[in-house]
Amino acid sequence: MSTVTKHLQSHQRRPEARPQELLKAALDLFAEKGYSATRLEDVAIRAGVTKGTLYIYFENKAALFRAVVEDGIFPVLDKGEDIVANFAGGTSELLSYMTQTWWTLVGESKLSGICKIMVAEAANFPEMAAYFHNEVIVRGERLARKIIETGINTGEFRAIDIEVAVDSLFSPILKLMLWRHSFANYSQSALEPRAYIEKHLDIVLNGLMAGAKS
Amino acid sequence: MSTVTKHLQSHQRRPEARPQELLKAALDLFAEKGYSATRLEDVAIRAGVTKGTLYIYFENKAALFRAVVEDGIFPVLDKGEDIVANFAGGTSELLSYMTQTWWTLVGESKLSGICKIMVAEAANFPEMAAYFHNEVIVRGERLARKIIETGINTGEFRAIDIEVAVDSLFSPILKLMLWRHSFANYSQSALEPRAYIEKHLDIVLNGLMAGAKS
Amino acid sequence: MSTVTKHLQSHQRRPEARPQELLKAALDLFAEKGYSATRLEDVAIRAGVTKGTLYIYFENKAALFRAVVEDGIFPVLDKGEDIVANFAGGTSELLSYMTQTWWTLVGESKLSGICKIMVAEAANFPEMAAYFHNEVIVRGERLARKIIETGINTGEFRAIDIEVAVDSLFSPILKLMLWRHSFANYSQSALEPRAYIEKHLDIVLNGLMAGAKS
Amino acid sequence: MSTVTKHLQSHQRRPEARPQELLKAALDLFAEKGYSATRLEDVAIRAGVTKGTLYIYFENKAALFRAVVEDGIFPVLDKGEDIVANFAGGTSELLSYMTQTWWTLVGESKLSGICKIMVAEAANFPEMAAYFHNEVIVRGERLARKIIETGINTGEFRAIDIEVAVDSLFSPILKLMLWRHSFANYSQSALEPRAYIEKHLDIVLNGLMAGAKS
DNA sequence: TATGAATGAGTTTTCATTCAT
DNA sequence: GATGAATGAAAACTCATTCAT
Repeated sequence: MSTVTKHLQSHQRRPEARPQELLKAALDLFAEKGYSATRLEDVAIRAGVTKGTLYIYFENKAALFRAVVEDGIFPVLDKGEDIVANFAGGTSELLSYMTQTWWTLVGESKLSGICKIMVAEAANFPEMAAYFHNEVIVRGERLARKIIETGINTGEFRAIDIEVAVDSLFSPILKLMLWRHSFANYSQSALEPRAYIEKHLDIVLNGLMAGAKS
Repeated sequence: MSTVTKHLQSHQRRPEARPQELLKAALDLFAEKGYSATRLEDVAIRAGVTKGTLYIYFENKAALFRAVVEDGIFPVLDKGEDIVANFAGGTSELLSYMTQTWWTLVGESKLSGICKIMVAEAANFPEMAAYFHNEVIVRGERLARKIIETGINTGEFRAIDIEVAVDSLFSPILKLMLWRHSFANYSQSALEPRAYIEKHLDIVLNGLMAGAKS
Repeated sequence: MSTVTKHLQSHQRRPEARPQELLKAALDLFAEKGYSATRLEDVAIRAGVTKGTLYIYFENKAALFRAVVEDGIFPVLDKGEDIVANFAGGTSELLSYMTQTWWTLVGESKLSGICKIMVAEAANFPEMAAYFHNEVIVRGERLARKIIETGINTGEFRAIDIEVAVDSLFSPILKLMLWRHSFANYSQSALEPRAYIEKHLDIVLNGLMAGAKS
Repeated sequence: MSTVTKHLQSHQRRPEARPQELLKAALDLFAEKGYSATRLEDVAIRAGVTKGTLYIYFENKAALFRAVVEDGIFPVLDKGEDIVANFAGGTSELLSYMTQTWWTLVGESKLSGICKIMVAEAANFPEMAAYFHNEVIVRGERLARKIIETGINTGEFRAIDIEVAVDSLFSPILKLMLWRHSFANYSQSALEPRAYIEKHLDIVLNGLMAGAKS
């Protein structure tokens, strides 16, 4: 960039958008490199500002990290609750809908990156890990449990262990999410995620069905 | 000091023992804190030596990291190959045996920590990620595929997508491993791992069985 | 906007008032925290403006500092000269009047803070230190010397060393001033300053008196 | 310094002396420039090491500052107590001895610098200020009070206010100490400190004497 | 005039790495 | 082989200063 262009761009005002740009840049880098390996200067550069600007909006690196996680979590939580509350239909359909929606809202979105961050940094940020666990994981599990319980009560499913069933259903999607931010470049699946999920459900739902030999 | 005098000294350690202590200490910390957040001084302290000693055995931090991963991987890989080669029995039994063995050899062992490290640091160590992916993940998947293919060929299983079936079966165990090093303190399961795996297999194997309504 | 329209606006401030508010805020903070530890942002906030505004009135931080010192010094110097010029009465009375007035004008006022600043920052601002020394300290000492000389000439005082006598007389008041801005919270005197000064003079003037055994 | 010499000097071991060298360098700079304006790099350079070395011995800048003050205070406090405990003689002689000793132990020593630091930085380091006040100032005053009380009890002195008398006696020496680190270059006295103190005592002790007209 | 967003040079702090002993 | 004192480059963080509005 020439000195001239640079001069014309400095001291520009774009107040409202700034924090979001910074959070986006930070999320990208935290998800890719992890917390420690992410340099604030790189975050700033990616957001098109300088280091100092970061400190206008966030007290320090940890605060930026916290903001990234919270900013990513809340919208998803809100949407998530909405969906489950307003659903009508059979249990299998609901689970299919749930998993696909999860992929859309979480897997494909910011939250997959945040999920990887949290797995990687849980031990370094215990309070955040606890928060994330309680507000995201537990809440998500609660939703899934409820659906499966309904399925059992209606006789659609056998009397399986609900905790396990939740993981049987959702762990592969979790894996998909983590892989996106780790081994994605080395392992390309023949399937795109939505088809993968559909086929996975076909397997597990069959296993859950009543009449299956226990 | 001559080699002779030195030999006469008491309290001598076998030099080969040292790297193992260092590797163990390094694995613990890498798995807990991640690569960047792990300070070599802490590794040294945990191993009961000083920072300088680390550099006698490992060229630098990255080399230590590599050594930790390789040191953890190879024995497990070797055992894994052994098991599959020498197995006799039905497909379901084999899968049950495989998963339980995986938990014993990998989940409960060092390798669960290494697995978390690799997910967290894949982007920072591309060659290692590629290496880990090809040598561990792909090799493991190959084993699993073979078993499932056999099940399909013998008519024990339906004709499901093998790639997906592998993940349906193994992802919850992956989750268990990652959780041990992240959210373990916040989420205690009602089940201990081996029972969890058994119940999970009960669900998924049922889903894989021939005669299940597709 | 034309000058006319601007004039019609309400809530208008006299621009000359602004620097005084800024100087006051700056003095408070400089006296409390010292030069380096005082952030211009804090000065601005205390004055109810923003950082940018400071630069409308002062070229930079050092200029603000200089302005603070000069703004505090000159009025006091002027008054000081006045008093001495127009005084009539005995030497002891004059000294009593001088010290009490000093306390009122300097000790209780802004200038006590400036005095602490100058002691603290003299080495960092050599020209200002020299300036302060010559314009304030030396000028003050000159006044004091003159009074004491008079006392000696009239036979009221013994022939003591004038330089020392000045310090014997004024140092405790200097201490009082510095303490106000340093250890005041930890050391409360049983006496309020004016009584303290009176008692101090009682001691030292007695020591200066002719007829005292040398 | 040539690359060669530099190379020969690096990684040299001088363990025990190091912290004291650092403290000395730090005291010099803190006393001269104040806390904030002192750059750790300059401290390191003056001590002949690099920045990093400072952090081997002191956790951070504030810890170094604290260490400087404590390191300077304790020896003086110890000696001070000693002297007063073991003194025999008339009150005036004792005061003369005390003040001269104070100058030797404190005024000419590190503690004069520390005294200036504390006056300048009291507001920024409240706990240290409180500590310094209680351990140094109060303890010193207590000694002085005792001597003066004795003088009053023996009839050597008039019944003056003891608190004030302490300051009448010691403030000029305090001034001398502060001036050494602030205006010393601009104000050279005709007297060297010891003579100055002697003459000052001549004035004030006379004022304290019994028989002085109150 | 006044604002406040942004800068960037400067400081503190960290820590992998070196090397004389 | 082992130590630990020291380094120095790199990262976090601060804040005086600028400037478009």
